[in-house]
Amino acid sequence: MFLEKRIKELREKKALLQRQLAAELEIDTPMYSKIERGERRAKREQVIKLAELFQVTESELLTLWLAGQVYELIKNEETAMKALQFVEQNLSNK
Amino acid sequence: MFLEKRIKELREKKALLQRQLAAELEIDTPMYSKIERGERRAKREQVIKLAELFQVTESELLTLWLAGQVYELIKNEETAMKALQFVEQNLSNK
DNA sequence: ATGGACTTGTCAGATTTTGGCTAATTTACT
DNA sequence: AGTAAATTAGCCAAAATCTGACAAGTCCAT
Repeated sequence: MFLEKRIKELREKKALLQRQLAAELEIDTPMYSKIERGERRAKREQVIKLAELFQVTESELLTLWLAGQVYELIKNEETAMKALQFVEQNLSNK
Repeated sequence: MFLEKRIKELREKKALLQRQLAAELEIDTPMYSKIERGERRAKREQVIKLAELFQVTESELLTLWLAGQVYELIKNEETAMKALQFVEQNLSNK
């Protein structure tokens, strides 16, 4: 979704193979492929490792990773926007 | 969290017992108690039923219900706020 | 048609969620 | 204080979901 798009972009820009990244993450290539296509969710640890490998900030990738999960959760809900705003509101007063 | 607080408030305002609401939702009382304390998550269907029983809008309770889930997901993340804003952004252009 | 990169499908084991029961605790009343 | 109702705590097993891994598939370039 969000992370997927970004890591594919980064991988291509750096001309790396899925096989290579898979090795770094200590998973097999099919698994990496699935992560890149959003068929499987990356683990937090893996996202951090990817940020390191791609030399971008953890924050950037973790944001996209989290955003994807949030999106997944709310995407079919009428009240999605309201709920987001509610949480945001609630988060700032904390 | 959010829903829990609201349904407890509503239940007390209407002077209903957990036992009675549990019966309406066709679950046992301990289960209702857990939902009210956020120890168990209500199902979407149950939230809708509760809105009906309390005579408030579905939208209100579903928003709180969803917000609770989102909050649960992001609460320990540094990038929580950024992720929320990202999703929100992304949702409005859709 | 061969080889490398990537994708698809499947599967069992592990983990999490769920529903419901019993028992403990708290509350309200007399 | 006694007790009955209301609420909560703790367990457990069945169901559902997630995970990692493998085998086989497609696609493309040589």
